[in-house]
Amino acid sequence: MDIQLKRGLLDVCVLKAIKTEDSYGYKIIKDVKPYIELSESTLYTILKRLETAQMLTVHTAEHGGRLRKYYHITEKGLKRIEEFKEEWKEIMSIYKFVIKEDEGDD
Amino acid sequence: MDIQLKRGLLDVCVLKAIKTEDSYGYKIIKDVKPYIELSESTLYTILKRLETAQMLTVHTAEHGGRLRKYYHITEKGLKRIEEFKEEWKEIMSIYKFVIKEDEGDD
DNA sequence: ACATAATACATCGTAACACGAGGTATTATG
DNA sequence: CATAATACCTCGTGTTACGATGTATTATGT
Repeated sequence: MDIQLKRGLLDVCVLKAIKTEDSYGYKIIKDVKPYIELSESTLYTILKRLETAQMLTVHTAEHGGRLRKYYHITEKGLKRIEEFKEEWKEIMSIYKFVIKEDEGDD
Repeated sequence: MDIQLKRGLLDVCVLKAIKTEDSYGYKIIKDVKPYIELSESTLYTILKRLETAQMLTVHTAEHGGRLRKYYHITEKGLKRIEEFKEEWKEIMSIYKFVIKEDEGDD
């Protein structure tokens, strides 16, 4: 898929992936992969960005003798998803503009 | 609106603006403004990019004693719009993933 | 025991991109 | 003669996605 179209979608996809249950890097990639391609380097960039924006918090926990970094969504993160739903209305109106056929020709 | 979400939409918006009828910079901005905010510097960047990608051609014409650069969509440009329609299906599936409520909790 | 793959994390450099700030020139309005 | 509108263009900057690369552990196969 076009790289540009993915932008803006990636952040909310990651937030969605940790919304119901805390998750960690490797699992997030697996969860969103069926919907959107996402490399590790991109994910960690996004996670860092979302942490800075206080949309998620990080806590380290042991799992099978190995340390994992779990990501937990915050109120701000949940709010971002809600905002996205609002923005979607604008996106849809843009989409309709683009696909609109001008009457009578073509 | 979120800058990231706009990306990928801008190019097709500009293509749509010249699809039915050749247009020029100033008019394109006015035409797409109701749907998506677009500054002059951004538009000219996009027009140059689309020209390089052979999605449009440029021809200069006089209008009221002043020269205007008219942009004309090519086959490739039309094809890009069609591709966008296909990509939209993926975008929709991502959207559904993001807004999907997980059953029973929260 | 050793190689390979999978899991799990992280950083660096690069290219693409949107956009504000700034510039030029003409026509119209007051 | 000043201001606004029309019409074009360029440069620099910050954000971003991602390939390449590196480290370390656990599991699997032979």
